[in-house]
Amino acid sequence: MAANKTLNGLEAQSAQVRDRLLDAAERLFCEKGFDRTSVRDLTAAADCNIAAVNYHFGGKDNLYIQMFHRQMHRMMDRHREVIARLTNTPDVTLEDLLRGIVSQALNQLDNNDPSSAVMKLMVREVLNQHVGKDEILGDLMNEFFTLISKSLMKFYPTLNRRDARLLLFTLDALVIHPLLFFDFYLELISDLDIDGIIEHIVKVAAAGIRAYAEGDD
Amino acid sequence: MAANKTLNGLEAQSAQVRDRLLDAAERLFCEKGFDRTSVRDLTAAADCNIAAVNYHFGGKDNLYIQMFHRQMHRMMDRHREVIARLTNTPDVTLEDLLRGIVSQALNQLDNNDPSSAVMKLMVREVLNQHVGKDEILGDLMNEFFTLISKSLMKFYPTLNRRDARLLLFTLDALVIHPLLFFDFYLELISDLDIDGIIEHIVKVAAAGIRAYAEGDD
DNA sequence: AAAAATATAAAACACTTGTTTGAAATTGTC
DNA sequence: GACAATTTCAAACAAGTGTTTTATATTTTT
Repeated sequence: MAANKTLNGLEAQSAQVRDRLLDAAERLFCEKGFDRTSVRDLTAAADCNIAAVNYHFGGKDNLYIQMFHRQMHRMMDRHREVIARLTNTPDVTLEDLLRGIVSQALNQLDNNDPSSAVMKLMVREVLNQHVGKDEILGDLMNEFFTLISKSLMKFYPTLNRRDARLLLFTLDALVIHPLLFFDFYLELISDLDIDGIIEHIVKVAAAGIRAYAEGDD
Repeated sequence: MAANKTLNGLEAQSAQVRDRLLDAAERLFCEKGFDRTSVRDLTAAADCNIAAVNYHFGGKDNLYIQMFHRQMHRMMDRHREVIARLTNTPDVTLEDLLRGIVSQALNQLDNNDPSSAVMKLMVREVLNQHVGKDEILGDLMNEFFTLISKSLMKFYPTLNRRDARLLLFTLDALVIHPLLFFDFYLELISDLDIDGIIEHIVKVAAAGIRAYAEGDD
């Protein structure tokens, strides 16, 4: 912790163990889930003593939560940047905006990429409810939603709040679904690549949004 | 298990215990997940001995799978009926077809309804991969997909296979999302009812489908 | 009614779990 | 270099797990 202070040897050593445990946590929890990953598995993978999880994190649960927090902040930083860039670009189309958001969420949709695996696990965990969703998502989810909501309102100011929120959920659905079920996609559409999915989502989402925006006024 | 033969007293008694265990499984597994539900919890809820799970089902895993199979067949029967009815109705619109499918999947979207809870658990389980997805879904999933695919092709015969399948995944995404995250919907849109979601999905899905069908020819 | 088959019961089994303990080792400070 | 603080370590702990066992009860068949 000791935010931004120069670490001495002991603190650096501790930080290394913590990072190794967080990395092991990402790998093992994603692979086998929380309950089927033992503290012994984790400490063996991180090459440290069994007691290290409790010493450094205060328990298995907390290591789990910390792992999500680290990932959540990584993801939000990327998304904030993308949206800020796009909303400040002149003459950007609805498709451009959607493509930016969607591709940012899906371009690491590679099973080898831990980032996408952790995102998938995060969804699983919200569903499993072993950990309270607020404990995982915090306020970042709301921030994310209002961020996109505002940039959407710029295009169609006549859109009412209710419809805008429904469309946000729809966009979320379109993005999360391939994130979760990419294997099924590949099974049915063997020559499918990620860009193909992204363009499809952009197309459908844009059509859906316009169905509201142009049907109302 | 003695298919359609008249059961004697012993067999009927066994069937009762099995049903009680399956009911308890639906309730407890949905509530706490597989790993956090013990055989002792199950047998206590079903009011039978601990050994009953192993005696009647051969283990906890198999009880879990049997529970899914029961639910899967219930669901497929309903869906087959709805689709058959709609495809045989003359002058049915695309919206009518979509509404039928979507509302059939979502109309029991009530947390008290065990049917919707089991469906939700089924998705969770496919993600968690404790049990192989084929073990849960079997061939019913493919049957379901081709069923809808064909009825969709009737409307837009120019639609190529690839696009049709992408649109099927999209429809799946739009339906599953509220099934999984209904609580989030209510949190953001407090006056939301199920029919409102259904109509929204129909609107977006229809727009997405037409974006393909009418853009191609 | 006797024998065979089936179902229930309580206890024991073998094993894994997360966490704690107390000592040993390492590192920082004076 | 001595004392204090921090980290690592192996062992032990207490609780919970799914399953098996063995005996008892119940029902069906002969």
